[in-house]
Amino acid sequence: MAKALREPKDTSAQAIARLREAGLRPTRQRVELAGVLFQSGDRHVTAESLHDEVAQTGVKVSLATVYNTLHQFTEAGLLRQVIVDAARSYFDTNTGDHQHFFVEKEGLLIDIPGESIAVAGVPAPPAGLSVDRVDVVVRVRRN
Amino acid sequence: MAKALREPKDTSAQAIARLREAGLRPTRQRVELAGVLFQSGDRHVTAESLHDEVAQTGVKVSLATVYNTLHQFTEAGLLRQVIVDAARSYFDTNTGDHQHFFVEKEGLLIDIPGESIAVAGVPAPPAGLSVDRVDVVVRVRRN
DNA sequence: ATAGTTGCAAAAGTTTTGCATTGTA
DNA sequence: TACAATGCAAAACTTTTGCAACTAT
Repeated sequence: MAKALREPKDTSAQAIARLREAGLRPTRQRVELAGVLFQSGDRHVTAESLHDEVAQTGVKVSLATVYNTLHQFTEAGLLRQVIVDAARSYFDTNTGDHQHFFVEKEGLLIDIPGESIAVAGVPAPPAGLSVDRVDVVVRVRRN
Repeated sequence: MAKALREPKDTSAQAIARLREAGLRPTRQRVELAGVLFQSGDRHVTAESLHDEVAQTGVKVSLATVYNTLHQFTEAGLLRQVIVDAARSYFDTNTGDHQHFFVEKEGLLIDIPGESIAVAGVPAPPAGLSVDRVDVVVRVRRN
């Protein structure tokens, strides 16, 4: 009775479908990581937090694989990488148009719905460059 | 004749004044770093690029001291830290209200004047938090 | 069978730290 | 002289890499 006898089939099935759509082989590790990442609502993880979280479910995935997978998911459009801290990257399961509050001291990232924020007046980039995306980070702190 | 016999006095004097105003002791290393940082127009450096640059002037400053100094300058309001790359921090000599283009592949940061960009609709932060500053990064790439 | 994945450990790179030494005021 | 600042080397971390072993198709 050490392991969960019945993992919710739906979750795995959804994860597998999601991976297939993204053109990624549904390996055990990817299915597990996708399950953890996408079964609950929008969330932000770091490589290490995700690694720890998966470890607690009893599944073993190496940290290197977590990094690889996070980058693969990002390239496939399943995740969005958010860089707000000099020391580590965050990966956001919400790939839609939105921005973030960042509580520096706590390393905490909070979503700001995309509709609420508007950035106006972005000048044309220098010749030869085109805009990829616009990131807004509202740095906040505890009162 | 290995060393410059007459460093521009003005630069040092200005740097010393700037440091005194910021409440920082004008040590040889700080004066040198401030001289390099502030004598030309606005610029962006990383700890390593600044360390290399200073080394080329013949002055020896340890990398650890460069890191310390960059953070001291930032706390004193002389620099602004810009985090756009997962691997390294940039320090901007322009502390005024402005934003950046970032060419990811080249690690290149380009200023966007503050007046041109406007961010509207930033919601009130969650209870207990107050806005420190708003960073906008326009990620661009070569065509 | 084969091409894609994973794990492990080691490497690489940036940033921080501890402590003896030095320098500023 | 006292206290702040520096240098050095080592430590701490995150992230990447190389290669043998494994696995999905």
